[in-house]
Amino acid sequence: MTVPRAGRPPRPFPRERLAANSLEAARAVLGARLVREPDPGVPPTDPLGRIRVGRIVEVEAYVGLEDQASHARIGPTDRNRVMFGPPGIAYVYLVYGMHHCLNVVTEPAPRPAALLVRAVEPLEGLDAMRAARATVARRPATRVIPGPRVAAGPGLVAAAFSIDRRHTGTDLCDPASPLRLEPAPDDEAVPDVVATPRVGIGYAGEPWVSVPWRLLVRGSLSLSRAR
DNA sequence: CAAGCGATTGGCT
DNA sequence: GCCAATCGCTTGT
Repeated sequence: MTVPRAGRPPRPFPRERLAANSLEAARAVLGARLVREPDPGVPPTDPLGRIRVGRIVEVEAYVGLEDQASHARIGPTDRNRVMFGPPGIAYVYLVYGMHHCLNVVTEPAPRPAALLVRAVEPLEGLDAMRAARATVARRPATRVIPGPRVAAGPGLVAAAFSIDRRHTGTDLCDPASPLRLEPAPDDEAVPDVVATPRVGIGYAGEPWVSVPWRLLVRGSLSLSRAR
């Protein structure tokens, strides 16, 4: 039996906010919490036995069959199929043979759309995030990772939260899921959002390379590195 | 079955 | 700023 965190029992993230237009969904997800429960059997003495919680500060929207930057542009395949399904489901893929990327499916099925979670600000379980990054690092860490930078990029989010393709299909709106979203506390200020073009999609051509579908929280210290 | 390539990262020049 | 690392997915033979 899992003991709820003191003062903060799980609250479900409302699926209807994700069923909306993906750019509205992106604004709803910015500021929300990404929560990762420990894997079963990991002792509480292990850093990875602690819950990990972060605040989402950067996302990108990939919207519709017509979006030439989206994995869905070629139609449904074994890899991208969940993008065509209901909102609130995780889509995790491997890029460059080594980095996993977490997406939140948006818009009603069968319209394919998702938000790539590009950066998260650590709130709880920073030691677990550092330990998780160390387990997937190619080389031994040469420096201590500054707290705010532990999940400051899409591949780093997946590494810090121990996310891989097996999480594809996880319902992120279910408070019982080991990987899930939770709303920001009601008394937290709505973030100041900045919109820019998406990163790393030069192959897509216009207008897709230029549409301002990368949304970020202004001033966060945990944003992905400029490219 | 073979080959080209990517919604990235970090170390080195 | 440049570039290697590394492998699953997609497409073409």
